[in-house]
Amino acid sequence: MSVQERKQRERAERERLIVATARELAEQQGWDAVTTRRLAESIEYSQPVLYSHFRGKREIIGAVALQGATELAVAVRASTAAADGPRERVAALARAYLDFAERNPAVYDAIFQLDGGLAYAQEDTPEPLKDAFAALLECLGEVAGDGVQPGLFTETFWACLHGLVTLTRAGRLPPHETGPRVELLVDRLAVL
Amino acid sequence: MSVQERKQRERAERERLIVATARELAEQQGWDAVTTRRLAESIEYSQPVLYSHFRGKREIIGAVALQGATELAVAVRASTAAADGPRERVAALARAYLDFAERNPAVYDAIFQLDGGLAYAQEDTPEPLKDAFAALLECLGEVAGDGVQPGLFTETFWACLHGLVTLTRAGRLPPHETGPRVELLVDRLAVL
DNA sequence: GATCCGATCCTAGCACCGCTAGACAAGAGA
DNA sequence: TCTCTTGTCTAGCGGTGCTAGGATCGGATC
Repeated sequence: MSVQERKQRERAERERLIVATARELAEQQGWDAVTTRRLAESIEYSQPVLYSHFRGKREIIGAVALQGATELAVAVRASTAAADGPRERVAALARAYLDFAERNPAVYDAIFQLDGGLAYAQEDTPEPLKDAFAALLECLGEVAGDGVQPGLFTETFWACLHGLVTLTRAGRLPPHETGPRVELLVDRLAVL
Repeated sequence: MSVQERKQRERAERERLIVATARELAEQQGWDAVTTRRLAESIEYSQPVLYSHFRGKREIIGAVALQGATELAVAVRASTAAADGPRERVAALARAYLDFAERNPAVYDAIFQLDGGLAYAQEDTPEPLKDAFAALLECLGEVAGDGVQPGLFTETFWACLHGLVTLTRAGRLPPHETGPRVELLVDRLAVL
C-alpha cells in the first residue's frame, strides 16, 4: 500500500504546485496571462495533466479563491484582534481588507470577481468562503446598531469596501484619497 | 461633395449599427458571446469592416460604455428631479442607479468593469463619463455633511452602490434583501 | 462612352485560446 | 519475465482577436 500512498502524496503535491503557480502567474501578469499552456509549461508538465486535477481553468481559479479566502479571514481576524475599542476595530478591519486586496489583486479577483465555479451565500458554500464572511461578521455585527440585523449590516459594509476596491483598481476612482473615503464609511455606517 | 457626404452618413450609420448590435448581443448573451465574428455576421459585413471603425473589440466596448453613461446620467437626473426633499432624492437616486444596473447589466459592465480603453477620473475623460459623475454629484453633494468634500462623499456613496451591484450580480450577495441594504446606506451615509 | 485609379470590402490566414482523443511508455503485480 | 493498468504526452478540434493582400466597385477624367 505504500506505493499508492506515495503516489497520492505526489499527486497532492503537484496539485498544490498547480494552484501556487497559477496564483503566482496571475499576480505577476494578470489572469489573462494564465493560460493552460503557460501554466502547464511552468509546472513542467503537459496541458492534459491539468485536467487530471481540475475540470478546467475555472476550477483552478476556484482553488486559488478558496486559498485566498482562508488567508483573508486570517488577515481580518488578526487586524481586529490587535485593535482596541469598537471604532478602532472596524477601522482596522477596513484597512486590512483593502490592504489584502491591494497586495493580492489577482487572488481578490478570484474570490470576488471571477467565476471559479463556487457557490456563494448558500448552504453548499465552501467552508473557507463562509469563514471569511464570518470573520467580517464577528467584528461588524457589534456595530450594526439597533434594529439592524448583523448579517445585513455586514453585507452592506462589505459591499462598500468591495466597491472601493474594484472602482479604484479599475481606474474609476483616483487612488490617493482612499483613506478619507474609508474613514467616512467607518464614521457614518458603524454605530459605536 | 454630395457623394462624400452620403458616404460619410452611411459610415456613421454603420458605426451606430455596430455599437447597437454589440450592445444587444451583450445584453442577450453576455459580453463573452460578443465575438468579432458573430458581431460581423450580425451586421452582415465581414470582420475587417469592424476594424475600419474601431481599433479593436476594446473600443467597441468603450463606445457602448459612453452611450450607457449618457443614459445613466439621464436616468439619475430624472429620478432626483421627481423626488421631494433631500432624503427622498438620495433614495430615488440609489434606486435609479440599481435599477439601471439591473436592466442593463452588460452596459453597466462596459462602463464600470470592463476595459473599454477609456480614461476615468482624469482631464481627458470623455464628457459622458464626467457628466454621469456630475449627475451623481448634483444630488449627493447636498447631503455630504459638514467638513466632508462633496466630491469625496459622492465617490464613496457611489462606490457603495457599485459594491452592492457587483456583489449581487456576481452571486456573492443574495438579491432579495437589496432594498434594506440600500435603506441602510441612505439613512447612515447621507446627512439630512 | 471607355479608361483609370482610389476607396472599400472580403477571403484567407496568423498565433493563440480551452479542451480532449488516442497513442504510447513506465512501472506494479503475477 | 511477462502482462496489464496507470499515467503522460502528442496532436488536433473548434474557437478567439486581429491583419495582409487580392478583388471589386464606383467616381473622375479624357
